[in-house]
Amino acid sequence: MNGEGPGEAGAAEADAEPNGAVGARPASPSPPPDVSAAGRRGRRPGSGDTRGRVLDSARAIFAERGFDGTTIRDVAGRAEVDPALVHHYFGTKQRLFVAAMEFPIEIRTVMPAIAAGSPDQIGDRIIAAFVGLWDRPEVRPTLLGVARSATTDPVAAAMFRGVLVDGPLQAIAGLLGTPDAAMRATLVGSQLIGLAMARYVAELEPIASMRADELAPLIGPTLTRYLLGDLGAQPGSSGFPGSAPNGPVR
Amino acid sequence: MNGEGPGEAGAAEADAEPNGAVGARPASPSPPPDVSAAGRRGRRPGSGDTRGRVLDSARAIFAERGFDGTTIRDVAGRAEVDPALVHHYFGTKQRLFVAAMEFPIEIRTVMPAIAAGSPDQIGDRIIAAFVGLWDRPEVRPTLLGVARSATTDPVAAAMFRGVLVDGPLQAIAGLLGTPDAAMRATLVGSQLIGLAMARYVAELEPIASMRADELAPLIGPTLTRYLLGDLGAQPGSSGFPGSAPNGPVR
DNA sequence: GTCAGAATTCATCATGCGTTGAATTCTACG
DNA sequence: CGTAGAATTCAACGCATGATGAATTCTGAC
Repeated sequence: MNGEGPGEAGAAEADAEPNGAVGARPASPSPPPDVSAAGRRGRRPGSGDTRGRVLDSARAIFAERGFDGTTIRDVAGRAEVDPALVHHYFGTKQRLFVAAMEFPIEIRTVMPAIAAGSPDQIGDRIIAAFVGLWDRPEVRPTLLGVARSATTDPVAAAMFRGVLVDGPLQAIAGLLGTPDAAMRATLVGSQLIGLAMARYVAELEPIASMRADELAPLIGPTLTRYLLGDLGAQPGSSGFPGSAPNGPVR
Repeated sequence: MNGEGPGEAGAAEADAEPNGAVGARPASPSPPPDVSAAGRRGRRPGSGDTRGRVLDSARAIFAERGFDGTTIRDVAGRAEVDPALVHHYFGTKQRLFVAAMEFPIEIRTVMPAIAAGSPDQIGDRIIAAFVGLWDRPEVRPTLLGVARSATTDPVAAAMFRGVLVDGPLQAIAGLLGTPDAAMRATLVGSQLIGLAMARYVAELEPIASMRADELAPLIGPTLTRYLLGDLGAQPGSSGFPGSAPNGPVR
C-alpha cells in the first residue's frame, strides 16, 4: 500500500528560458550574487521522478555509511537536490531511512522454494536463497543499509531481526514441527547474521568472493542441523539428523 | 607510543548512581557562583585516577552507542570531568576510542586451553572460551564497543577482524595442518561474529540468556566441522569428521 | 620555600547538522 | 485564461559537536 509519489507525470519538455528576474526580497546582508542562470528558485521543469532519485541516493549512502554516518545534505547532494526537498518529501531523517529501506521484495516469495525438496538439504536451499537475495543489485543496498545501522539504531535493529529471524525462520522451524522452534530459529539467524556481516559488511576473503553454489554445501549443513538435528546429543556425536540413533524428522 | 599515565587499568566498574546530577551547564548569563568549592578552576585535589575514570566512561558509552553515537561531552559528563580534559589526555576522539578499546587480555592466553584435548571437540572449547571471554564483565564493554562500531568505523572494523579472524583462528587452522586454512578460519569467524551479534548486540532470545555450557554443544560442532570436516563432501552427507559414511535419513 | 610542571576548568571557535518557513516557478485542471 | 496546488529552492535558525588556548590550582622536587 505504498501511496507512491504525488502524481508522477512523464511529460518533460518545456525548455523555458530563464526569464525570472531574481529580485532579492529583503536586503540580504551580503549574499554572493551568483547570477548564473542555473541557480534560480522554484520548480524546475521536467526533472522527472525526483522523489525516486532521492530514495536511491539515500539507499546508496545509508548502505555505505549507516544511519549515523549519513547526512541529509549528502543525500540531497547526490540526488542533485536541495536538502529542504528531502524534508519536504520525508519529514525527518528517520522517516527517510524507513522509506529508503522498505523491503523491495516479499520475503514470503522465496519461502516455497525453500520448503520444497528433501528436508536434509533445507540448509543448502536457505543459503542459496539468502545469498541470492543479497546478490541482487536492487536488494543489496537495502540490506547493507539495515545491517550497517542495526548495531546502533533501534529501528534498523528491529528491521534486521524481522528479516533474519522473526519472520521466515520462525515460520520454517514451526512448519517443520520440531520443538524448540525459537531456539533453532535463533541459531540459524546467528549463522545468517554472521555470514552477512563477514561476506557483505566486512568483506572477508575468501568467502566474500565465493559463489552461492560454493557456499551452500559449506554452510548449508550447519543450518540443516540447527533446524532438524538432534541438538541434545552429547558432545562428540555430530548431532546430525540421520547420524542420531532416533530419527526426529517428520 | 602509549605513554600510559597512572598505571593500572583494572577498575572493573565502581558504578556511581546512574546519571549523576552533575549538570553544571547552565547557559544563564549570571551563573550563581554556587559558593561551594565545586565550581572553581584548576587542579582538584586528590581526585585519584581520573584518566582511568575517563577510560572507563568511554568504554561504557562506546559499548552502548558505538563510535558515532558517542560524544566526548557524554564521556566527560559520565566521568564528571570537563570535556577539555578528555582532549588533554587523548587528543582526538579516534585516539580515545583506540585507547578505550585496547584489548584488556592477551588473546593468546586462551589458545592452549583450546588446542588441548581431543580434536573432535575443539569447536566446543572455542565456544566455551569465546562466550567465557564475552561474559567477563571487564571484557564485555570492550568487545561490545568494537562490535557496535565495526559496521561503520574502519578502525573498529580492523580491530574486530583482528580479534575474531586474523589472529587466533588463522593460527588454529594453520596449527592443525588442514588445507584451506583461510577459508575455514573465515567460516569459523562468520559463526562467531553471528553469535556475538545475536547474543550480545541484538540480544536475541533464547540464546542471549543461555549459559556457555549450553551453547557449546549446540554451536561447537559447527566450528569443529568448519575446522576439520570434509567440506568437499556432497550436500546431504554431514561432512563431519567423526560421522561414518552413512547415507542420509530415508 | 620556591618553582616547574601536571591537572583541571573556562570560555570560545568553527563547523556541520537536522530542520523550518517562506518565496518562487511550474503544471494541471476548470 | 486563471488559478490552486505541487515542486523546488533560498536563507536561516538553533543547537550540538569536536577541538583549542589560555587561565588557574595543586603537587612534588629541590
